[in-house]
Amino acid sequence: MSQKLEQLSKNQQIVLNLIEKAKGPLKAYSILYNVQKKGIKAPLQVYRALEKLIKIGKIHKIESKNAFIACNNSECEISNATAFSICDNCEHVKEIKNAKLSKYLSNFHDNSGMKFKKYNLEFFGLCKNCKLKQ
Amino acid sequence: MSQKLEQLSKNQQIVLNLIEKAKGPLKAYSILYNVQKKGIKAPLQVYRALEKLIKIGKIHKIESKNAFIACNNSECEISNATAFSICDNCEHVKEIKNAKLSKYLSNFHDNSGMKFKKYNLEFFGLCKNCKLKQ
DNA sequence: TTATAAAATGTTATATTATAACAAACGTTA
DNA sequence: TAACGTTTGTTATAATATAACATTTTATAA
Ligand SMILES: [Zn+2]
Ligand SMILES: [Zn+2]
Ligand SMILES: [Zn+2]
Ligand SMILES: [Zn+2]
Repeated sequence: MSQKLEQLSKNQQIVLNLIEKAKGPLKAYSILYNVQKKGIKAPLQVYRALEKLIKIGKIHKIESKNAFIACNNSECEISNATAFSICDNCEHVKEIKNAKLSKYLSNFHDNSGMKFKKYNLEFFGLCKNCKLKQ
Repeated sequence: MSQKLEQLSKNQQIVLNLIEKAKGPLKAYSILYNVQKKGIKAPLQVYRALEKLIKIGKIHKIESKNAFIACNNSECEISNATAFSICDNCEHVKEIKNAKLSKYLSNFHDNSGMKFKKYNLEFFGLCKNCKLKQ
C-alpha cells in the first residue's frame, strides 16, 4: 500500500469516504459501525483517523453535536476558521462559506491582548424547510 | 425552603455558587465531586442543575471543552449569543463582551434562507501570559 | 383549603463519547 | 541496511451524559 506525503492512509481514507458521502454529520460510533465491514474494528481506529482528517482540514467536528462533517470549503484546508449553520429541528448542518464573515472574524480582537489563531462558530435556528412546516 | 418564580432551587444554587467562585470552566464530574459534601450525590443531579442554569443564562457550556462557566455578561440572560476566548496553552477562558461583534453576528445571515436565533463562537489562541512565556 | 399541574429531587442503571497503554507493522529517508 | 516517524491492531478503561421511575416540593387556582 503505497503512501505519498499528501496521501491518506487506509483507515483515514475509509473514514473520509464514509463522511464525504453522508448527507450530514456522523457520530464516531456510527462511523465505527459503518466501517466494520471494511476491517476497522475498534473506536480508537476511528478516532485516530478523525483526528488526522481534522488536522488536515478534510473534516470538521461539530462541537455542539459531537459529530463530524466533511469540509465544504476549499479554502479552509487548515481548518482554523470554521462556521456552521445548524437546524434545531431537523439537525441539518451546513458549513458557511462567507468571505466577509471569515475576514471579520479573522481580524477580530478583543481588549485582552490575546491574538486569535483559530475560531469556530455555530449558528442555530430553523432551516427553510422546517420554518415552512411550522 | 421558599422559592419564588425567579429563584433557583437548592441544587441549582449549590451548583451555581461553585461555578461562580471558580477561576475557570468546570467539568460536570468535577462539580459533582465538589458538591457531594452539600448532599448532591449523582451525576444527574448536577446535569439537571446545569441544564436549568444554561437555560436561564446564568452559565454557559464551553462546547470544545465540555465544561461550564459562569456568565460574565449581564446582557446575555437568554444565552443565545455567546463568544469566548480560549487559551490553547493554559486553558484560560473568558467570555467576550463586545457590542460590535454581537451586533454583527446577530444580524448575520447567509444565502440559505435560514434565520439564526442563536450562535456560539469560540476563539482560540495564546493569552497574553502564555504568549510572553514563549 | 384542596385539587392539580408543573418543577425539582433522589436513585439506580446504562448509554455515549473518548483516551491510555503497549506491541507490531509500515513508509520514508539516509 | 538502519533509523525514525507514522499508522495500525488490540484490550481495557476513563470521561461524559441520559433513561426510567418513584417521590417530593412548589405554584396556581378552583
Ligand atoms: Zn471547511
Ligand atoms: Zn430543518
Ligand atoms: Zn454570558
Ligand atoms: Zn494562557
